[in-house]
Amino acid sequence: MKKHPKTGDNGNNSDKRRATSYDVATLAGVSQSAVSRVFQDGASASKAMRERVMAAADQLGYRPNAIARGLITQRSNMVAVVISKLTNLYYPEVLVQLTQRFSEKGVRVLLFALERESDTESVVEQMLQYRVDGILTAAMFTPGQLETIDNAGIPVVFYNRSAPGQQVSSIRCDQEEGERWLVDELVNAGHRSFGVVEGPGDSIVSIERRTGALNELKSLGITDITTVSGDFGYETGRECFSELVSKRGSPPDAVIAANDVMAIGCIDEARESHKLSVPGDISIVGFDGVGPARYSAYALTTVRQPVQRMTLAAASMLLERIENPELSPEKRSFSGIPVRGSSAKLNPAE
Amino acid sequence: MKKHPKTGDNGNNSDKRRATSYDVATLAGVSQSAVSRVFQDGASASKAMRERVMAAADQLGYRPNAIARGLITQRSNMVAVVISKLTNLYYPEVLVQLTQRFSEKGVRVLLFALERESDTESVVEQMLQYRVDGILTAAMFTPGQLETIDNAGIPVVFYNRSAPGQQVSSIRCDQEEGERWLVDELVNAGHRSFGVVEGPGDSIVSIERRTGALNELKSLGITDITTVSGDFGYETGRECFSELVSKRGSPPDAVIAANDVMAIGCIDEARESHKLSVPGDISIVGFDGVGPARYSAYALTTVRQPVQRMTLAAASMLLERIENPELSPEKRSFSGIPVRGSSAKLNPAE
DNA sequence: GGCAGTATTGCATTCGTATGCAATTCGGAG
DNA sequence: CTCCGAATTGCATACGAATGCAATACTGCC
Repeated sequence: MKKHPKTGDNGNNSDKRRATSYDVATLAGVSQSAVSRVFQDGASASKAMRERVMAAADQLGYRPNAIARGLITQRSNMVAVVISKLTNLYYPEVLVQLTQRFSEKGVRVLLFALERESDTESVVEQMLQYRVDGILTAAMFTPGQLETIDNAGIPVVFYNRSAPGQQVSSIRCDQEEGERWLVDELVNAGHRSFGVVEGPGDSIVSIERRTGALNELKSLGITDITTVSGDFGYETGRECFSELVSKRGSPPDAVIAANDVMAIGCIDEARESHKLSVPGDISIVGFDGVGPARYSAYALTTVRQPVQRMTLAAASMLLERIENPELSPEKRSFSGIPVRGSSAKLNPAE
Repeated sequence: MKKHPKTGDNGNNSDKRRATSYDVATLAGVSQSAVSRVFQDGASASKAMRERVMAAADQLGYRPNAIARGLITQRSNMVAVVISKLTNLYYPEVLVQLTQRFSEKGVRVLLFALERESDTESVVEQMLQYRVDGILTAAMFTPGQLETIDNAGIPVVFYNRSAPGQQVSSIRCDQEEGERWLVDELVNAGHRSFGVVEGPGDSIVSIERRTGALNELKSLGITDITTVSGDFGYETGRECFSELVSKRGSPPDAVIAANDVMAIGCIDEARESHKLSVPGDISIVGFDGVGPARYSAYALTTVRQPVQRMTLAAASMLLERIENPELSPEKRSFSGIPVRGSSAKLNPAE
């Protein structure tokens, strides 16, 4: 009894049902296993076989079904990439680069975009159902979610964040170090009163940057510090600056914004609404090194994240762990690249 | 003879092998079909059954395998989204929004990122192998590729582009109309000599914008036009402006850039390298309405794409065609939203 | 030509879920 | 209590490819 008596009128290559390896096998007069082997890397197949099969495959427009392959091999060759919405101008580059890196390795990217960084409920469920081989996330997971993922044996790499109290792999830019540099430069240039514009409360990146800045300021004996908070966006950057001024009664010597976009907002607000010159009357610095930071109207003093190296490392780290699940967690921290723009009065050189 | 004698020590829920519907069935003392039915929407299952199965499923940490489901139902519940690298500041928003829209409908996004818009070779292969249910693309496909996709019965929706001479569905912003508005405003304000900064040659969007602008200029009897081309990036925006000036010997009355980012580059170059006032000495306009266009240092006059509505429409259009593959192609064109900024001298009102 | 050893090939089974069909149970009406 | 139709459940098979094992075809060497 034939198990697969499906092919209707073969020879014609554009038909509703997609050709399967059985169809190809039948047309080529070989077994299905042979077809399967021809379409694999390390499989043994003679040159003659290869040619016969390929000819038949072309004729039928056959291509292996990755879904079926994933089922039998227990490998989907897909990784989940999780991003959150707020991380506006910065992540696009990251995402495109990541996707290309994975692509080169024959791995597809299943994208999940969160409205807020804390919306991870259903995402975890989806990732597990699709049996992704690994997870690269720019959002936090709860300990419970992490345990679930870990039980499923799926490696996870955190991007610019980590899991509190958990042993996990991560790639990050050293935010504290970057803030330290910024603060040092500003203080060395004689600034004594500071405004700190932080980002959203559920963003670790924002928290690290704020903490880094405040700690360094404190350790340098600076006490005149005013803090306000925004959402990483341009508009709130502007609002934050005005809030800062009204809270203090006057502008501080310098403003440390949690990211470049808010720093730009601060600059615009300072210039437009408060008639201040930047950096003549006030110094303003950011963080990230996004595109607009270079625009000459701002020429932001900032710390640039080494995106290229970070994405490359993140992809490698995840792929490694997919190949070898026993690898213990690893944290790689990259130093940011100091960028002296003209948005802050700094010491001439060091 | 038992077909699936796999479960080792059940009762314990954290074990290497993922629980399957058989495991759940065994533990709950029901058939595998029952488990399958409980985890579906329109399936018939009694309340008692539902509860037993769910209890067992929780205990084992079971979740349906989307890969296996995809194999049997011939539906991967995944769509491919294709973007290209160059489309820098603009697409990130699009991408996040799209992903969220699809998510709401229970559809996952498989992301493909192209280095250049013409790198579509392997992408098509990948998409077909993964049996995506639909394709949303912000890159062009060749006629051959389109035919292949069509033969596979996969619906395609083009985003801001179309396939030459092919009947396909698309969502676009009416670039010509937008350029017409920009040109009209500029000419009405008395500008007579123009610089046109176009984008990369393999980008349809760029071509449409250039053509739109040139046609309108011509129809208004303007002949003093100089054209240069960049790559949609800030740096080339700056270079283009200087090239424009040196080509003409003097700055034109107005510059029409193919996108906001290049317009910003032009403004910076005009101000910094040529000591020109914008819009005092020269008017510069862009296209897209990206974030930085709003920054008050630029306050770009531009045409904003209605991203929200476009992504919503694109997602719906694709999902519709997945449900009903017989639907004939449809093209939806959205008008851009004119934004009068301060980067151009325009008529006071109309 | 004969033989050992290796490279190819085919057979049969497997991955985890969905579903048509038949068997069974359930509910209510008479 | 009995009987009928509807709802629920189980059985068996299918989806499309990969792979261990056994059978077969080659290869080179004596």
